[in-house]
Amino acid sequence: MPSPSIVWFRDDLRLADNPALRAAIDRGEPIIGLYVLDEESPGIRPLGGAARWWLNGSLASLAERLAERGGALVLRRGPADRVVREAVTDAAAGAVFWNRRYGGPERAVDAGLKAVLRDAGVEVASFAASLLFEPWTVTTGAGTPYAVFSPFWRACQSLPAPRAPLPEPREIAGARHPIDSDRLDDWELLPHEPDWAGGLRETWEPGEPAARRRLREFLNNDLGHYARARDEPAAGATSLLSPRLRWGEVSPHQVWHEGVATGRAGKFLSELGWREFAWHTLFHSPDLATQNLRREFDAFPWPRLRPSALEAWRRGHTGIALVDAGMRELWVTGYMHNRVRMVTASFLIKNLLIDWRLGEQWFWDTLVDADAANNPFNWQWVAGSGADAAPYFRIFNPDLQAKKFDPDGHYVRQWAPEHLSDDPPPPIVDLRESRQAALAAYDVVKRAARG
DNA sequence: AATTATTTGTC
DNA sequence: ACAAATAAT
Repeated sequence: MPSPSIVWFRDDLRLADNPALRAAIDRGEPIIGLYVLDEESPGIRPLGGAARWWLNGSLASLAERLAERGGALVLRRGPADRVVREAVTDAAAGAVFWNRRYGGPERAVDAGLKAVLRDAGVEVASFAASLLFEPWTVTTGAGTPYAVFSPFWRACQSLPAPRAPLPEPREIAGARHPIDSDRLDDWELLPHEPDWAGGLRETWEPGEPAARRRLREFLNNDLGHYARARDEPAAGATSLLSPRLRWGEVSPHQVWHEGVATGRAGKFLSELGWREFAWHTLFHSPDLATQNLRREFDAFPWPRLRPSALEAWRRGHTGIALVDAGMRELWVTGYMHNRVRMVTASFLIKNLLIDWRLGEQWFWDTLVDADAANNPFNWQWVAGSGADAAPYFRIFNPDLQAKKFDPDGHYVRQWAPEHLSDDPPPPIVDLRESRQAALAAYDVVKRAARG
């Protein structure tokens, strides 16, 4: 009797460089791919709307690719500890393989399952696949997590190089007797009434093949301009790999090794280092999305929330050109250029004095690339409450940023053209006065930390 | 991964 | 008068 292997796919929706899938193939028994939509396990953050849209496309692609090679993807919904055990029983599986997750609630689920399944005599193995370096292997001399990026990344680069990517399997022997699967459509991951995903469909093609094409294209054609033009939102000079890395359609190992092979990807690879830093920080501080990493920021005197100001920011009607352009790019495409993310976040926190957590939640719901580490990490970086954060007095002037990085107004014209008309909308806040108010608020933190 | 105010330099 | 360097936040 065969005892099938279950490959539990999570944030690794790919066939190439997938150590869990490789282990299942090497085991030699029939393989069942499993994806669990878990909106119930305690502490696991439900996906945002844009993320659900991406997941739908990426799962459809993965299912098709597995089927082409003789395998299958089973979809099930519910708390993972129960659902995975049920799948093991239904399939009479002898082994379960997965690639590791690094968020607190996810690790708790995985550790519990590993223990229960092993007790039941099921072989279980987990693998490193979503980060270049395991978080517990990168610490300061004192054994504490790094709090500053440069020494963190230096330390990473002094470790043994990340392993080479695994090749894509040609054949995947599926189980003879398939087990029940939900239908992807029944999960209703796609928006309807209203269908707001038109801009996402025009902008993105989820799935591993498109992800690999984009990586090749970026490294072959765009790397030469990257260092110079990466900060210009209209230049199209960035990799656009963030959602692909978020969903694991490409692995950081593939990006790393193909990047190193070009011999000129240092600046770009350091961005991969920031991704790594964010995840390591989440590993050590699982409540990154809710708690100030620097607890002295708990003293920050957020004024009473003005809901109309928050809503104006969300919808891109602040009367500040670059902010409005960015917020609308986000709303339409599920993405925003990195520099503009910093500007819009700084504006929310430092000009509107709205708690970074509210901005983080909006990005969580609207970005196709938001993950549990990078989104809160970078919001805290801008707020000044995070790891290696911008000093509190580093307040962006969004108009000056537009002059510097969108001097010809191409980006503003694409997303918020009324700002270039004869009758541009008025700003909802005075940049100069609100800057002074923010400095005063940060001064409270400084005093509280001292006194 | 900054901005603004002030001082110094150059014509 | 204006640019460039520097200091302060």
